[in-house]
Amino acid sequence: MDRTPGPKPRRSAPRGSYAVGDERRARILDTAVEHFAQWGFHASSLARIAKEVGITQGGLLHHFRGKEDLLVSVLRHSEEQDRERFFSREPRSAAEAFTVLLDLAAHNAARRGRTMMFNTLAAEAGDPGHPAHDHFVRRYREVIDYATVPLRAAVERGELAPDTDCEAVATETVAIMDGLQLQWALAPETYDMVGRLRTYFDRLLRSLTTDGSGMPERP
Amino acid sequence: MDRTPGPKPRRSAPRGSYAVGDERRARILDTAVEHFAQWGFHASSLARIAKEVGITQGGLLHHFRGKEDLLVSVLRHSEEQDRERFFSREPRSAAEAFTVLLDLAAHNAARRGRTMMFNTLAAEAGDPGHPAHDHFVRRYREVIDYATVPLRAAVERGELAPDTDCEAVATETVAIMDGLQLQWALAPETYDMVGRLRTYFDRLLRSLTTDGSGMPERP
DNA sequence: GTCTATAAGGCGATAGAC
DNA sequence: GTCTATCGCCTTATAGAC
Repeated sequence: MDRTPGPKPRRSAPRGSYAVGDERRARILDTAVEHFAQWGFHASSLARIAKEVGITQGGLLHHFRGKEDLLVSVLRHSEEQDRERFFSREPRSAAEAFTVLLDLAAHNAARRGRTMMFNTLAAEAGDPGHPAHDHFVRRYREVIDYATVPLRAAVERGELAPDTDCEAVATETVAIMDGLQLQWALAPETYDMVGRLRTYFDRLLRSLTTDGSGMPERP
Repeated sequence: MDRTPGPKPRRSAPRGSYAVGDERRARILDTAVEHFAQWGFHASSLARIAKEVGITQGGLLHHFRGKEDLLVSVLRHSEEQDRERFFSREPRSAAEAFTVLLDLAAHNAARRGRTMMFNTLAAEAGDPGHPAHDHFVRRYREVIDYATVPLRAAVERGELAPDTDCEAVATETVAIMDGLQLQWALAPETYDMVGRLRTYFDRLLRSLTTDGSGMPERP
C-alpha cells in the first residue's frame, strides 16, 4: 500500500546487508498496522500478520521480541514519521497551525489503515492494562501541549482574543479531529473529513479573532 | 432474536428491574459491557464473561445464540435506555438541547465501562466486516439527524444566525463528544469531560448567536 | 436453566535445524 | 533469517444429562 520513502539507517548499519533486513522489517510494520486497525491489539494474530508478509510466525519473531514489542514498534515508527512530516517546524500564525492540521487530516484520509489503527488503539488503550496505555496518555499530553504553543504565541501577538483559553482550544481541536476520524472511518469513501474540519476551524478562528477575519484561502 | 416469544413484557417495565427469570440475562448484559469495553468484540471471551457472571459458557449460551447475538443485544439494550432517558422529548431551544448533551456527558462519565465500550466498539466498527458496522453507521446517521432538528428550529425562530449550517454543527458536536470521551477514558479520574464540553458549547453558542453586531458573512 | 463433555481449531512463545 | 515442531492454553459452538 504505502511505501515508506526514506529508508534511513537508524541503527549503525555496517555493510549493505542491513538494507534487505530492514525492508522485511518495514513490511512487517506496514502489515501490522492493517491488522491492528482491523482487530485491535488483543485480537490481532502474529501468525496471520506473518502469513500476509509471506513468512511464518517463527520468522516474524526473529524481528520482534513478541507481540507487545511489535505494537510499540508500530506506534513509535508511525508517530515519528508524522512528527517529521508535520510538526518539525513551528507555525508562524494560528491560521498556519490550523492549515498544518488540515494537511494532516488530508493525509490521514489517504491512509485508511493507519488512521483506523489509531482510532481502535486509542480507544482500547483506555484500559490501564493495555500495553499501549502509557503511550497514548503521553501522546495526548504531548500533542495538546504542542498545539497550545502557537495559540499562546498568537494571543501574545494580538492575533487572537486576549482571554483565549489556549489549552482548552487545543484540547478541543484534538477532540474534534479524533471524533471526525471516527465518523469518517465508518464511510471513508463518502465522508468529507477535511471539509468538516475546515468548517470547524473557520468558525473557531472567527470566534477567537477580534477583527472577524476568517481562515486564509485554502492551499 | 433470542427470547422474543416471551409473554412477559420485558420492555417498559418501569418499576426499576426485570422479572426474576430475566435478571440473569440482565447480569450477563451488564458484565458483557465491561468485557467489550476492555477487550473489544473479537478479543472478548464468552467463557470469561460467563465466569464473572457465575455460570459456565454453556449456561450463557442458553440466553444468547452466540457471541454476535450478545453484542447486538448489548448495543440495543444500552441505546434504548439512553434514548428513553435523554432523547424522549424535544428540546425547546438550542441552549436546552446543549444542556441535555451536557447531562448525557455527565452520565457517561459516571459509567466508565459503558462509555469505554462505545469508544472501543465505535472504532472497531470502522471495519466493514465488524458485526456492529451497520449498527454504528445507522446510529451516527440517526444521532446527527436528531441533533440537527433543534438547531434548525432555533434558526427558524431567529435564535441562531440564519446562515448556520445545522448539520455541520450537529456533526461537529457529536465529534467533539466522542473525541473528549476518548481523552477522558485515558484518565477518567482527573479529566473534566463535562467542563471541556461546556466550554465548547459556550463558545459555539456565542458564535452562532445573532446579536446584530458585525456577524461576518460567509458562503 | 445450568451443567459437563467434546469437537475442531487458533493463540503466543520457545527450541533447534539449516 | 527463516523454517518446522511443539508446549500449554484459549476459543466458539454443539450435544446431551439432569
